[in-house]
Amino acid sequence: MATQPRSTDDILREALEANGQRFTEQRAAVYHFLASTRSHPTADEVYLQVRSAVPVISLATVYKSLETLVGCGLAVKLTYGDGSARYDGRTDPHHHARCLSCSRIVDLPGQVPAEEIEELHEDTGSFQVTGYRLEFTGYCADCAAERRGASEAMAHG
Amino acid sequence: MATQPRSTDDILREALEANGQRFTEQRAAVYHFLASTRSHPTADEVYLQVRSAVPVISLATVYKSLETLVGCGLAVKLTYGDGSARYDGRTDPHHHARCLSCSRIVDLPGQVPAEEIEELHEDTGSFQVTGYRLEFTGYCADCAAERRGASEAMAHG
DNA sequence: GTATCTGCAAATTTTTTGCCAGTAG
DNA sequence: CTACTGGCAAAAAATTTGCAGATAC
Repeated sequence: MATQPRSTDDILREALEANGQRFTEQRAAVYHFLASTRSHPTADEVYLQVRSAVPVISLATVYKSLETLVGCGLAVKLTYGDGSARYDGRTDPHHHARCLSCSRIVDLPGQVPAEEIEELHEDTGSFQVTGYRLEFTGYCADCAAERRGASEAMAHG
Repeated sequence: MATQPRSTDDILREALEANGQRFTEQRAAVYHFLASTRSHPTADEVYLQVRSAVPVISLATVYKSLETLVGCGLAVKLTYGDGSARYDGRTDPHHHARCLSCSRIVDLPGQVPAEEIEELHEDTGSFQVTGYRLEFTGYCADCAAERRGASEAMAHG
C-alpha cells in the first residue's frame, strides 16, 4: 500500500504536478493560508495575511496563485457582487451563508442534501447538470441578536 | 375590489414609491428591458440595449438605476466571478444554470423545491436564514451536444 | 539549462462619485 | 418650489499583463 499524501504541501504538490504547474513557496503560502482559515478572504486579504508568513510576495502573485489553485481544484472562487471576489480553500462539501447585515460569509454546519438536489437534475430540461451551488442569505448570530434587540426596543417605544 | 396594477410601469412606480424613489423614464426603460429579456445582461449590455429605446441615457445612470431596482426588489444581481455582474429582472421563482463551456446563463424550467430547502433551515445552527440561491453548473444543450460529438470523434480515433 | 514563475508597475476593466442642471411630485 | 435624478467625466477599486531576473526541476 502506498502512503497517502498527508501534508498540505504534499497535496498541493500533487495537484500542481497533475496540472503541469510548479510547486513554489508563494503558492504554498497562499494555499496553506486558504486551507487553514474559515474566513473566505478576498485576494487582498490573502495578500495581507500571507505577507506575514512569506519573506516577500506581491499582490499580482497572489492573484495568479489563487487562480492557479482554483484551476487545480484546490480552492473555490466565490463572488457576491460586493466588489471583490472571495476564495474558499476548504474542499469538503459544505454550504455558505452570507449575512445581509455585516456581509460576513459563514460555513453552514448542515451538510449537503445531495439526494434531494439530484432529484432536481432530472427536471432541468436540456441542461446537463454537473454541479450546483447552494447559498443562503440571512443574518448571522450576532446580527440576528442585534436586530432582535432593535425591534424590541422599538416595541417598547 | 381595487384594480391590481398590471403594466410594468405601474409595478415599477409602486415599487419605487414604496421605497421613496421617483419614477423616471430612464428607470422605466431599464426595468422594461430587464423584465422582458431572459438574457441576464451585464450593466454594459443593458446600457447598449436601452440606448436604442430611450433618447439618451448614460452608463452611470444604468448602474444607478439597476441598483435602485435591486433595492426595490424588482431585479436580482447575479455574479459569477467572471468580471462583471449580471442582472435578472424576472421575479417569478426560478433557478439559474451556468454553462461551463459558453458561460451562458439559462433559466431552469424546474421549479423551486421550497419544502426541501426549508428543511435545511432548521439545521443552519445559529444562522437565521431568510432566503437562498440555488445555482447549477453544467453544459447547455448546444455545448453538451458539441461535447458528445467531440468525445465520439475521439472514440472513433 | 530551460521553461516557468515572481515582482513590479502600468494597463485594463468594472463600478462609483461629485457636481450642476433638469424634472417629478 | 424643492429634493431627488441624470449626465458627464474623473476617480476609485479590482484584476490582469508584459517583461526581466530568479527559480524549480
